[in-house]
Amino acid sequence: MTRTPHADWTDSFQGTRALPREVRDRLLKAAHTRRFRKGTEVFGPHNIPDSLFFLLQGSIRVVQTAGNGRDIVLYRVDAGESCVLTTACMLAEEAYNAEGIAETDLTVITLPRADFDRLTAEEPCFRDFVFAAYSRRLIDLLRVVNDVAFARMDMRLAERLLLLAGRDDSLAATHSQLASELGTAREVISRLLHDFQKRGFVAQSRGRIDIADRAALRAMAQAG
Amino acid sequence: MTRTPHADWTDSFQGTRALPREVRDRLLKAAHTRRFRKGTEVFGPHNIPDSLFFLLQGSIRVVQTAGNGRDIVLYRVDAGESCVLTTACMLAEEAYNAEGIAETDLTVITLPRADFDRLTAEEPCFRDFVFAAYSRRLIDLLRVVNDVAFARMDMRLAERLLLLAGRDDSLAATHSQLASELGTAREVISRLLHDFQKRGFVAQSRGRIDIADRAALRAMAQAG
DNA sequence: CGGCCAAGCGTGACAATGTCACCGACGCGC
DNA sequence: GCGCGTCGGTGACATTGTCACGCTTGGCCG
Repeated sequence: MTRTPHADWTDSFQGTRALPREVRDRLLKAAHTRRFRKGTEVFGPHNIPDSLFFLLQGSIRVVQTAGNGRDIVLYRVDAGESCVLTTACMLAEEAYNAEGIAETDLTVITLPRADFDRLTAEEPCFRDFVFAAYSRRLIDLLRVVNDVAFARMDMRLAERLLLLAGRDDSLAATHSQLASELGTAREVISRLLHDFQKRGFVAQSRGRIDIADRAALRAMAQAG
Repeated sequence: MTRTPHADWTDSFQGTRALPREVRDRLLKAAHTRRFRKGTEVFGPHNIPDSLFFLLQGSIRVVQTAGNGRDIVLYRVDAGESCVLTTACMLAEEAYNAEGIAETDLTVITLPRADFDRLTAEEPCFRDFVFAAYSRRLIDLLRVVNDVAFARMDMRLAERLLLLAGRDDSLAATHSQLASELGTAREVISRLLHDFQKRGFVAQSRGRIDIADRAALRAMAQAG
């Protein structure tokens, strides 16, 4: 609980923790700390960082934005993970329209590209870390494709409510925000939540959902 | 047009073409050639190869399979590309349900994992090749998510017909297969094709679609 | 040849989801 | 209190998914 919790941030990451002391010291010199306020765009089509991001504190919501104003959340980057989509898009010059938004205030370690290259070349365990990060995102996206293409909306909503609530019995979210999570329209969420409420699974107030029957939601998330 | 067109396969790939001669010779020793017949499963949940695949000839269709028997095509791996999803899934031990199917007879170069690791460590241009391959797949998947979540089915079908037809005016595909391409049900394809036919965009016969009005399909693929 | 059978396709009825238009309720600043 | 923007509710309709069924085609086999 020090004033500078990232004094040695290399302790916080799988891929850097196991590195030899001298390499870690080199990293500490090369990297910079950067902060983002909640709600800020961390990266986007018009804002591609030239460094690799290590997320020390907070979480980033990665969303895909459609032409007509609809969104869908692809995945979240949590503390201790790195954000590879940005590096992906640094390499592939293709068009894409995903953006990362600070879901909380963030503390980020940025490692310049040259140092990143050097590290991947020299340190096998760091390389594994990077590949594992890519793999996790690929698999996250496979899951999104599967859900969007094949899963019922009530099931997806139930699952997402539980996820967003975490251990709490209540979560702050408007119907619009939930629609953005799942890539659907607000009206659909309103109708489903109305139904959940009638069945006693949740209670609603303006901008807030209370989980009333966690077991029932879990059952719905499993089976549809 | 030799009998052994892959005598030096390192010429066929971005990531290996630029390597020094001695590295390429080492690769030629380490790698093996493998063939798959059209329709064979190249990889899948129960069949994870322990090598990196370089696709020399043919193309692989990567599909995601849902529980209830429905499919969706995620992307295709063409000659000159490598198939990173398999390596992704070697690393991340998570469950996934994508599989690669030989769309034609294949000639594949397989590079054992140890040699792959060594190469990524030592050769920057190979490393770039691998990262670029990951990036391309990530972006392919972003496109799939976008289409499935937000695009109209008639638009997606028109686009896919043009893609599958290539330069030909005709393609061999059943309604079921087209449904698998787009992750929808056969009936939906049947209805849409019936409509396309009534409007004079295509003509149908059993297992075959003829493109009658390419411009109209293109227009539909653009705007919906 | 004739009959059987599986694959391919057509179709109607209904359910789930997306779209559009509109409205009321609530919270906030003036 | 009043105006105003965000949030949520609702009905009508379009699109897409699901289910059940039946017809046709082409191949295979007696």
